[in-house]
Amino acid sequence: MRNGPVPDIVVRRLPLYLRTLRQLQREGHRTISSEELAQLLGVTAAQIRRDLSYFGRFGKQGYGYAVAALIHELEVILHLDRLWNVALVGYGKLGQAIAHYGEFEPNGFRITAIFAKSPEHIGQIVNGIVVLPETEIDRVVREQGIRIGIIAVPPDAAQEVADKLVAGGVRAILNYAPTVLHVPPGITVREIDPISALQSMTFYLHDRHDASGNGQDEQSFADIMERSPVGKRPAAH
Amino acid sequence: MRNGPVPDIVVRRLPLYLRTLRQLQREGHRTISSEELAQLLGVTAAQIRRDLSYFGRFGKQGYGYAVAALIHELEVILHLDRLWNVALVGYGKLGQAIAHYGEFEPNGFRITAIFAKSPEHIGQIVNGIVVLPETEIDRVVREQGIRIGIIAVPPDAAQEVADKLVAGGVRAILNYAPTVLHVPPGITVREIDPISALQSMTFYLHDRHDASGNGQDEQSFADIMERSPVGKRPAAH
DNA sequence: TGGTGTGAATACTTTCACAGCC
DNA sequence: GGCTGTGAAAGTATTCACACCA
Repeated sequence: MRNGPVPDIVVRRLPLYLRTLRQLQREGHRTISSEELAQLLGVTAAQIRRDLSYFGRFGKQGYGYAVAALIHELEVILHLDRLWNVALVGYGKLGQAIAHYGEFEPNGFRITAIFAKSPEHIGQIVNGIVVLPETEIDRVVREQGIRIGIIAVPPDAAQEVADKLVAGGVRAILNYAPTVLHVPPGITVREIDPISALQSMTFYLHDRHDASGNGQDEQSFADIMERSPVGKRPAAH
Repeated sequence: MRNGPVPDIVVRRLPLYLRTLRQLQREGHRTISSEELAQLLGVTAAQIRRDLSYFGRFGKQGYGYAVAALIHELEVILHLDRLWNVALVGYGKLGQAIAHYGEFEPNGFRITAIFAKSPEHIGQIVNGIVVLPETEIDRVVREQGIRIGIIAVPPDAAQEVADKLVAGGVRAILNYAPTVLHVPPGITVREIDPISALQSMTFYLHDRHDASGNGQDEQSFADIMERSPVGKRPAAH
């Protein structure tokens, strides 16, 4: 068991382990080896063992990990053994989609406050809560003790919103705005940025202005059949 | 200028540089130093210089980088000097939100094919295109020469969809489904996973079952400093 | 026997620091 | 003087490989 701070890159992998373990549990698995889990996740078994070793010794030699027990350990480590209230700021198209996204609630997160700037949105009732003006962020976040904020406003408003959330006590921000947020130390930010994701993938695509045609050639049958786990490092082109 | 393959982690940062440079250009900047750009991005100047050095020598000593020229270089590197057609699979709530997200088109991506499974969605006309059944993926993707796919289907259907996209010629997949996709070598996958992002941030939050109260900070300065290796964190302001 | 946990080795990434050029 | 591009150093992360244990 390692001491010292846990690398953030390890922390970011834990939810993926948890997700896969829950899936295994639903399928009736009682136990799993690091090798089997690694196959499912497309990573190495050593990485899984090393990652888990930062937090304890959860496995049994010659046996593997007890699925239910490991799920519970991960939930405790990630503080997912409770429901987290979340503030959503921005109620345009994107904010509305987030507000109605059904996966937050079953995964430990409940949006309990929504803020908008536009008068047409303020006062609307969504999932039983009233959309409030952004001027109320500080007060409401503080009163509800909210620690997590989601930003879904235009990029030029995002920093101001982040400042208000932090002022109200938020310490974790999920940022859908295409802007780099500057926050004080101790505040965690994660970006959701599909545009950047797409723009980084096109690096690996050949630049074909001829976008028509049958597209058959470039992918061999052998390539298709030889499926491998998702690599972080796509093959050179 | 480095030779050999460019690290994927470098490629993933280029869109952020591009985004910030475009912003600077809109604000009228003609030139920028690595130090100024680094401040805006919350990274080090050395990292920016190193990253760019994989592709060429774009700066001028004692001067910095010409904004317009560097934008153009990055667009060429990332193959963004063209419009990419994209196939969207899944037209539930999430797929609909993606289909109507206004940021793809101005950033080089146009959804030109949409596929759904449910009969209630098939045949709908969205942005002038007809929603087709998923059985048509291979044929349509091939005919249009589409190289990029977006997956927005339930997790248990995602792998099957990925296989069909790849069979049709897709080589880059933006995956919104909470599943690890297994794809052949040479295919790039990026995940959009807000749940995992949230679940990794709660690691850094104290576990307070008492979610009410005034939200005043109960975390010590020492705790904040100790827990601070939090991923990609822009500098304090 | 089968599979963990972990030192040691390797691989990768970032940062330092400065020669060299505008 | 100011700032890039880049060797070299430092810092991180991953993988190997095996002692050890159920």
